[in-house]
Amino acid sequence: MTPDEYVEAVLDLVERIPPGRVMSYGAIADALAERSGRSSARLVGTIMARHGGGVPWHRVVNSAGRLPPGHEREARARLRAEGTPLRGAGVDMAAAVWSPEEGM
DNA sequence: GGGGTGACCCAGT
DNA sequence: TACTGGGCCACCC
Repeated sequence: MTPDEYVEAVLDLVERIPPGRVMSYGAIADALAERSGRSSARLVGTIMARHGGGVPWHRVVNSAGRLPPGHEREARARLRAEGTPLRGAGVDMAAAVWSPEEGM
C-alpha cells in the first residue's frame, strides 16, 4: 500500500465515524494496520493536519480526548452540536469512543 | 544520505 | 500533574 493509498484509507475511515462518536489517532492507525502494514498514530495525525479538510476531522481526537491544537474552539462547537459526550476541555472518551466493528 | 519536526502513544519518573 | 525517553513514519530542508 502506497502512502497515497494510506491517506485515502484514513480519510475513508474518518468519514464512517458516526455523529456523536469519535476515534483516536492511534485507534485509526490500529484499525488500518492489517490493510496498510503499518500502525503509526503520528502518521495519522500528520495526515489529518494536511488532508483533514473535507472529512469530519473534529471526530478525531488524541487518546486522552484532547482536541487538535489550533482548532479546539471549532471542534468543540461541532461536537457539541452533534451531541458528543464532552468532559472538561475535551471529549469523554469512555462514552464517545467508536470502532469500525461497532458500526457494521 | 542525514537530521529536524509533528493535529501521536505508552511507560517511567 | 508535568516532563522525559523511546518508538513511530512521511515530509522538508
